[in-house]
Amino acid sequence: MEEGTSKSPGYCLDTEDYDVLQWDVREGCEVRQILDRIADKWSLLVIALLDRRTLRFTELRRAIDGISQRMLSVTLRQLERDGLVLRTVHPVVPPRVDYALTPLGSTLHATIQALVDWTEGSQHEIAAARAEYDRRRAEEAVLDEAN
Amino acid sequence: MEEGTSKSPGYCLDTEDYDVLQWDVREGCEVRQILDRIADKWSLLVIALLDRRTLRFTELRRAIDGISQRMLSVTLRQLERDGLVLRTVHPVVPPRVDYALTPLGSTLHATIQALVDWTEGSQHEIAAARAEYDRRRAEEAVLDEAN
DNA sequence: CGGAATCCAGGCAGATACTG
DNA sequence: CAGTATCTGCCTGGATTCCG
Repeated sequence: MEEGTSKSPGYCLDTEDYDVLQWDVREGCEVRQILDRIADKWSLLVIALLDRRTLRFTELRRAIDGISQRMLSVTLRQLERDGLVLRTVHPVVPPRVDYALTPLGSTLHATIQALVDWTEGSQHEIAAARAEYDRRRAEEAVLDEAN
Repeated sequence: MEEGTSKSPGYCLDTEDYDVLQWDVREGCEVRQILDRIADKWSLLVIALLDRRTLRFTELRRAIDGISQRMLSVTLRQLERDGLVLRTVHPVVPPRVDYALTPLGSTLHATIQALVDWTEGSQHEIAAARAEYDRRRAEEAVLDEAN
C-alpha cells in the first residue's frame, strides 16, 4: 500500500497550557488525517465532479486536466475506502466502472462548498496582500543592496 | 524562494461537456492554489492556535508537536504573505516577535471550523467504512490464495 | 476500458549549523 | 529569541508497461 495508514500521528497539538483545541488533541489526530485526505491535490476535484453526476473512470480522467491514471486510481480507492465514493463494476466487455458520491460524500461536498465560497470571496484580498508583501520585500532588497 | 509562485495551474477542470464547476475553471485555479495552502500540513494548526490568542514564535513551536523551526518559519511567512497572519517585531533584546490572526484570518478560521465539525461528526462513519473496506480486501486476498 | 506494478526524478521537509 | 542557509534523504507522484 502506498500511504494507507500514515505512520506518524506526529502533528497533534501539545496541550501544555493551551488547554483546548479539542478536536486535535483528543481524537488522536484522526481529524487531521481525514482533513489531509480530503484536502489533497485531487480529492476535492473528484468530489466536486461526482456531485454533479455519476462518472466513469475515463470520464473523470478526461475531466480533470493533468491527473495521471495512477493518481486518479489512488484517489478513487482512498475515497472509496473512506465511504465517500461508491464504485460499481458492470460485468460487461469492455468493462465499465461507475463512480458516484455516497450520501456521506454529498454532505462533505456541501461543507467544502462553504470553504470554496470563502476562497472565492477572499481571493482578491489575498492577491492584494501578496502583492503588497512582495512589494515590501523588493523594497527591502533594494535597501540591502545600497549598503 | 522555496515554493512561492507555483508553476503549474495544471489541475484545472476541463470544461468539455461538464459545463460548470465555475470556481475552478474561471479563476485560473486561483482557488485551488489558495486551498492547497490553507489545507497544508501545518497552516490549519497555526491558524487554530492563533485564533485563541497572539503567540510568539517559540510558543507556536512548542505548541505544535513535531514541527521543525524551518517549517514553522515557512508556514508563517506564507500566511503572512497571504494576509492571514500579522507579524509584529518588537525592537527589544532579546528579540520578540508576535503572531496574530488578521480579520481575514479569523473569517477563514470560522469557515474551517465547519469542515472540522463535519470531520468530527463523520469520523466514526469513516472509520467504519475503512474497516469494512479492509475486511473485504482481506477476504478477497484469502480467496486469491486459494487458487 | 479500467486498472496494477515497476521504475525513477524532483521537490518537500528534517537535521544541523550559523547569524543578529 | 527568532530566525536563515545548506545539505541530504525520502516520499510523492509521473511515465511506462502489462494484465483481465
